[in-house]
Amino acid sequence: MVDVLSWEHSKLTNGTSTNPKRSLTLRDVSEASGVSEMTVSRVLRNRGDVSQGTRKKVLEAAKRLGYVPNKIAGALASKRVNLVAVIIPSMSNMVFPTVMSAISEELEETELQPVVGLTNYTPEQEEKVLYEMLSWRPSGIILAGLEHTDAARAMLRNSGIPVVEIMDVDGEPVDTAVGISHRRAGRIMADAIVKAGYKRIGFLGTKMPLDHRARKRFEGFTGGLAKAGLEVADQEFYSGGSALAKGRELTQKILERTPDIDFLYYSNDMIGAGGLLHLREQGVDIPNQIGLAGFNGVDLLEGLPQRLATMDACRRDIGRIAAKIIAERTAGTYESTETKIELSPKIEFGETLKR
Amino acid sequence: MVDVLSWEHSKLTNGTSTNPKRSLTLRDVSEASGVSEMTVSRVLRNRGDVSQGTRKKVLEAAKRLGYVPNKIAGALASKRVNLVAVIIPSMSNMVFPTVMSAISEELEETELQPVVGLTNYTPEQEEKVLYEMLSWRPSGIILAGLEHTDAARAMLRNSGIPVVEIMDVDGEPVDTAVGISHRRAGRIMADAIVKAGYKRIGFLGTKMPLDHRARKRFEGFTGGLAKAGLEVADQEFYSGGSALAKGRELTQKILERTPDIDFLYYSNDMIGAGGLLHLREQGVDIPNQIGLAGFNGVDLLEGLPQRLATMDACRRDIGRIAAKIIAERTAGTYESTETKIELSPKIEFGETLKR
DNA sequence: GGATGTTCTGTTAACGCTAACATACCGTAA
DNA sequence: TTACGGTATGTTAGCGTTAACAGAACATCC
Repeated sequence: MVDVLSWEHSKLTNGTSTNPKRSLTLRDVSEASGVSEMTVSRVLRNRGDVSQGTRKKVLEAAKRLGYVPNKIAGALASKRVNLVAVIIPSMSNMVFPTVMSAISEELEETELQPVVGLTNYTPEQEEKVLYEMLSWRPSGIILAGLEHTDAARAMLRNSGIPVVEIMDVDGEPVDTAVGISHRRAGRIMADAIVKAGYKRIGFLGTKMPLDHRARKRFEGFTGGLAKAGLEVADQEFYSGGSALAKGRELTQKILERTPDIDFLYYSNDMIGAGGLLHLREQGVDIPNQIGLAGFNGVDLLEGLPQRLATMDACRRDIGRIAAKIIAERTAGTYESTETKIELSPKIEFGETLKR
Repeated sequence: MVDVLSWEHSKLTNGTSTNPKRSLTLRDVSEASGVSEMTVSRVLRNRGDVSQGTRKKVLEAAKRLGYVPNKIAGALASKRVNLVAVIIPSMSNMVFPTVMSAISEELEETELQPVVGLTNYTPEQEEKVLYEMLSWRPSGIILAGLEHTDAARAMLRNSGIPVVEIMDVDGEPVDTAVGISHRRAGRIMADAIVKAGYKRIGFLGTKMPLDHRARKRFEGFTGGLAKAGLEVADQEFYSGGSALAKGRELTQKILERTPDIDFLYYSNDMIGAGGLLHLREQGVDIPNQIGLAGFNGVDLLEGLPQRLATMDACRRDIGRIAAKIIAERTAGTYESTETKIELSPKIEFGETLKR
């Protein structure tokens, strides 16, 4: 029984009774099992030769005491840290959690463990988080985007560990980049829209000067239209709130202002889905009267009344490959000298973009 | 210029030229600035008195060299680790990323930093991840749910650090719990449905024997119905895939089998939204012919054609409060002796549940 | 003038573990 | 018998930092 009030000061005993304050060390296990600390360490890490008998004794003692190794000390002594820093802008739309999941899964088969840091899309925060993470001396770094402050780039270069920049390949990576070309993605979508015969094209996106990937997509998009002698007829931006609701709102607004629009390109699937729902309620004939397309390939789209045209950003592949590169370089089994791995986002026409 | 091929072996110089292999230590900065390591340490941590002149010299040298402190060594020496372990089942629906965001934000004002581990809803994986995390000697632990293996509970108790179990309060916390009562949530929803006059009630959920919160909601729900002499008319379960699409599928299936159903309770908003879209397409009059309700209060619902009835799970509040408890207990400013903090999920009738 | 701070800097000894080397013990070969 | 190789254990010396204490230099007060 534990006296609840004194919880802060008195730990529970763990099998045998132990000193309340101090946490267990190798020494405790070594004393309990009658062998040296080194032997205990060897047993617990499965390293070197230890006889069956000793191994059993040690494991038993460790378990009985409830010993948990101290990786801080271990890492300091061995100069090996099985952590991979993952630095991403946010968790608030599914894109980064998806990438994270893929990284987690890929690393699961290794000793490595991901640790996340969030930047909120600001370079300053990114620099700060990076510094923080590097101070834990991780085995590798995965971070979103190719745009960083000079200081951040310097830190990355000096870190001496594998660095993988993900999501984007339009630029110069510090070390290795894995992603898609957002410029190309924008261009491909523009081409498809032009080819389908749409002429009055609107763009709806987020008000994020620092979302470089969205910006590059937009640049590629306008570039693609320009090749066909077209330009964006109108545009609207939003920030914050429920993306689905914002999609409705923006769509209504842009069509009120520019009623002859015949295509809407959304910077993400969520607002695209909002627009889709809104237009269908208005009785608009999609894709004949107005065509629609989003970006990302979120699996939410599968359940929509009409499948929104989109472009898969290869998020899972990106996560998987990035993690794999870190894992292999850490293990010393990495072969390639490629510094840019460009995946090809494939356009999905769905049912909202004429072919 | 860097020779790309020899990248692995030759690090960039950092301002002055440095030894390629070894990473910088306090000693390097101390030598570069002509003071002792201790003084450098003091400057870099803003601790103790250091004269203006020395401070400037040191900061300059540190910056010039590109020194990044080694927290591994720092943590070992000071026995303080500014990490908070957060252990959650998954990142693949928005609920846990949301909680994570809230935790991150709350901790941003402190020295503490969250580190995530994923359990995939299995107790074994949870135990493993917990062990892994504890070996970094974090300042606190936040983990989802009250159900853990015996070993995990023992580790938590023995850890000697603040432990906050989140999301659920139906059970006995190891230390402190912050969440809602899912049993109560299920009951409240049942009451509202009964009160609205629905009689033939179906349940649609996930096939997850280990999602204890979903199970408790279901128990509370059937209990609530029982009080009114009702029971669940039919049920369907799914696993994997796009929740929105699954919601459609399940809804269709259950109605084919049990056509006289007049209410559908979904275990989450996503499948609820799928059901909603499906039924509207079928021309079903919601909420008169069939009523609907989900669970979670995701902000996606705002953009739906009809606002789905739901119950807010207080995810952001839970994250915020949990983080705050850890932060205050770490700082020693925590007062309360409460071991269960129960938040009240509020029912939102939306437009799919008669009042 | 000596005692008593105050402000600044340095020295020493951990922190808990692991790499590297040293040693002990066994069996087997020459 | 000595030598040798393998297996099983122990010993020593860090890893890079910080806590705790110890000075040094200078001003302040009676």
